Amino acid sequence: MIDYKQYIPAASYLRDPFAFAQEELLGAYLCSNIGKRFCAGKITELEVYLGHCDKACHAYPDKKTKRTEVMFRQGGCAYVYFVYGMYNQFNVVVGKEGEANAILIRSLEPIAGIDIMRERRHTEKLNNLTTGPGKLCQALGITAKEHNGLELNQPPLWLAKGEGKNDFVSAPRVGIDYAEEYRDKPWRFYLKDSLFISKK
DNA sequence: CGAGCGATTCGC
DNA sequence: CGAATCGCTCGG
Repeated sequence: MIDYKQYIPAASYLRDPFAFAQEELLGAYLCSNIGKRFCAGKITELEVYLGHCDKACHAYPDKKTKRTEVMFRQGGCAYVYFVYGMYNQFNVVVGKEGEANAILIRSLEPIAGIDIMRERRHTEKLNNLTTGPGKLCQALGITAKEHNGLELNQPPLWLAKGEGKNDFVSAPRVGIDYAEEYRDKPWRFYLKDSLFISKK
């Protein structure tokens, strides 16, 4: 049985973003209890963004605006934003206060509350519920308006520890053609052999 | 089943 | 005015 109350400890969010993403966040559980309905998914795919140097990051070059403000907080809270007029994207803020780093969660394997996910997504197919950053927010009920800036160590939105380290693959990030020399950095990581990946 | 395209709102 | 996307349509 998975213990969804085994929160990822606060100190983990202050580790090197790549080590944290690869060793702890891949395979961890993203959980929501929104509208009195519990859902959880195993994190299978994510991307690292660094505010000080990375042209693909909203906060580059360490630019604090109303939108990017939560990325500058101490690691352990959610950065949720709205794109394309219709979709929300969920990120985990990492690093010390003042560092604007975020990890975009791109894909999950549905674990709990699967019928709720089906209802929210208006589809039956298991592999179309949470395989994409916009899809997983819809499936878990996450919105920028309600959940941006929340601490991830309590309901309604939290992260629970996975079972340990996993084999993963590195790849270029998706949808950031404008990011010049940072466009091709292999900062997307996904679980090797997982069927729940947004793009192979 | 893969490529192409339109949808639609907010931040800058 | 363009975006860290998605789902539908169309052609092969």
